[in-house]
Amino acid sequence: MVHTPSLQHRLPNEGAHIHAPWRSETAKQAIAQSEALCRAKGARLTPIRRRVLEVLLASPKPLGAYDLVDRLGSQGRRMAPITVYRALDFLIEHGLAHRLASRNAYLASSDVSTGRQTTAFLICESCGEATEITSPAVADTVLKVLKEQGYQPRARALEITGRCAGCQDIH
Amino acid sequence: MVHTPSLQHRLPNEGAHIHAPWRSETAKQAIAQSEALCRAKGARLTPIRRRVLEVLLASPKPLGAYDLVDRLGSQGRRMAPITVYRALDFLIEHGLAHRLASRNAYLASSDVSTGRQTTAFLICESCGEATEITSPAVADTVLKVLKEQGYQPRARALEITGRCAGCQDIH
DNA sequence: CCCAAATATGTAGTGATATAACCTATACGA
DNA sequence: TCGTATAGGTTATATCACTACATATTTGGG
Ligand SMILES: [Zn+2]
Ligand SMILES: [Zn+2]
Ligand SMILES: [Zn+2]
Ligand SMILES: [Zn+2]
Repeated sequence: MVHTPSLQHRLPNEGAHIHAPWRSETAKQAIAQSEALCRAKGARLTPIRRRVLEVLLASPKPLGAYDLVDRLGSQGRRMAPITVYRALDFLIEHGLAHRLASRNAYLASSDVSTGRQTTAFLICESCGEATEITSPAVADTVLKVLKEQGYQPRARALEITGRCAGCQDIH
Repeated sequence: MVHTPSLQHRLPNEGAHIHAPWRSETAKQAIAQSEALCRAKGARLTPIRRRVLEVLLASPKPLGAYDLVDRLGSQGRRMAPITVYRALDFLIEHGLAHRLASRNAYLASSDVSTGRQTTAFLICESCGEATEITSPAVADTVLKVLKEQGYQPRARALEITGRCAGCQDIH
């Protein structure tokens, strides 16, 4: 059992190395879209919720709830975990963010407009980067399998693990 | 936020209702297979590990680590969580059990012989029952998507959520 | 505008899940 | 049998998520 990967969550940014650059314009656009969507639905994107979303959007990797707590404190004031969880609850409910169960981590939706359809996440088990994709092939296959087994499908996120291009050979 | 499903783990057997019966012969067979497989690999299926596997096999639903702790105590003696986690670690590493990240729960492999290939679990979000399937269609699709995105595939378990046949309409 | 209801946040404590660190016991091979 | 590797015991702790209740803010009706 020399190299058994641990069962539990690994913080996404311990010894982090990033392969993809990050653009802030994308984040601004996403915020604007999110605001529009919330207005349309009568949902309240309050300052706290908005800030949580901004921090998620500003991160190239999924963040743990307590990572968010750390990043959201202002002038020595630490935000209570429950506050972050409540904001995440809201964001997830409205399709603005997702939870990665396999990592106990959260990330912003890459495309708000798709709403709560079946999406998939490719998660690099080396660097923790997550790519959200909406693949009809995956959705169809999953739907077929569910139907075959008599399961009624519920729109959910699929987590697929692999090793991203940047992490190949190198590690 | 009236009916937001909680983010955290729900014990798999709280208010449990079971739709499928359970047969103990299958469990005995699985134990025999597991023993054979461990002998062949030089892995040691010790009494503790074997008991954990037996308890998993005896459960129609995935069990939390602390459920296992509760079920494994004998004559007032409570097994330490770490002991259970170590046993689970072993079982998972050798393909005898799986972890369902979306539920923080563990279950025995339905077919030991398939080893650590890409399998999928259909998880009922109502009753918690999990069905392990090995669908070439799913495996192929996942592989293709990974390749498209430059990901190197790593054999892992896919967790697909839905509502099982028994739970339809009823709830 | 004022008030009542609904919604959102603050605060404190706790529950639930998983592991670290260190030590002892047992199994295995030479 | 002896040395090493592996497994398990014990204690404490890290990590993740939520309950319960009080307070503040928003919102819509009168
Ligand atoms: Zn990577
Ligand atoms: Zn890398
Ligand atoms: Zn069900
Ligand atoms: Zn049911």
